[in-house]
Amino acid sequence: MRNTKQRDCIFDIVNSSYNHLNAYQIYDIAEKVIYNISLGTVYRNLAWLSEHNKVRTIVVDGIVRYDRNVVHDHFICNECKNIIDIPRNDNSNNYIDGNLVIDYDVKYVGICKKCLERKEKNGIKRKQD
Amino acid sequence: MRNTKQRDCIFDIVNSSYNHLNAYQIYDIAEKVIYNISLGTVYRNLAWLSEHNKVRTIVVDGIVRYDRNVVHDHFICNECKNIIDIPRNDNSNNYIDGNLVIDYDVKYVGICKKCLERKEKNGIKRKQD
DNA sequence: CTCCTTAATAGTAATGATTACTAATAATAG
DNA sequence: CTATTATTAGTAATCATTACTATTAAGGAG
Repeated sequence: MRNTKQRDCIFDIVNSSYNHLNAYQIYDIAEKVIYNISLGTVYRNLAWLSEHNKVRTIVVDGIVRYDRNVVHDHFICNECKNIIDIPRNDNSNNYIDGNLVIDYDVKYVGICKKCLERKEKNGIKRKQD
Repeated sequence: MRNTKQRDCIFDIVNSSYNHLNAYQIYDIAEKVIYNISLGTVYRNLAWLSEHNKVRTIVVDGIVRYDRNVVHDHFICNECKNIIDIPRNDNSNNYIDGNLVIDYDVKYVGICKKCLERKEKNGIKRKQD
């Protein structure tokens, strides 16, 4: 394994962002730093960083998003589609049904605080079936 | 909304399978019943069934898999890549950090029972970094 | 039952995220 | 400094999914 400025740059972008960026968004930012960086390089390094537990991933609507490597869960709002970080209470590795749990991730789905407040203000409206 | 034999067929396949089938696998089975069913029809109906909470989805390695609509979580084995159903303890809807939780899903990752036993038998070997 | 409206379908083309390929570049060991 | 080869840039290919369109058929009205 060799150190490259490309990998450092990609890691720094993921590690310093709180916005759950997807590969292309990371590429867009990396381009500002390394003008001719390749999209393939971004994908390759994101895969490497993910495999080596340097970054975490979350999949929303079939698109992989990358996240700094701090254990936490996610709340996805059905209304505004925002992803909100949820701190994790316990992080004990354990067995479940005899299977060794190395890691787990929780994805909550619902309506976020802001959207709840907005609905409150406007009077709650429900979509018709 | 109209009832079609295609939608019924697709629903039956998902609802009677324990194998977390992806869209193409469902298409393969559906073809045996309705010889000229279209892949697009399978996708369209899976989306509809999912939106209307008739089936559940789980994403593994970027591919959507479909599951009968019984609340449970999933364990994904890093070794054999099998998906194992994990019954859920509590299913209380609630608020978390002020956000209304409508549903959540837990994806455990680790080494499954069978693979643990196999490793035990062969002597535990770890991949080198 | 028959006709009509139109939702849903089959078949195919297009899209978009991701991966594969290849010649050129650059990180590191000697 | 030089040689080796991992990594890259650029581009083409893949593959899951979605969009499009002419045709079919569900189901309500007469």
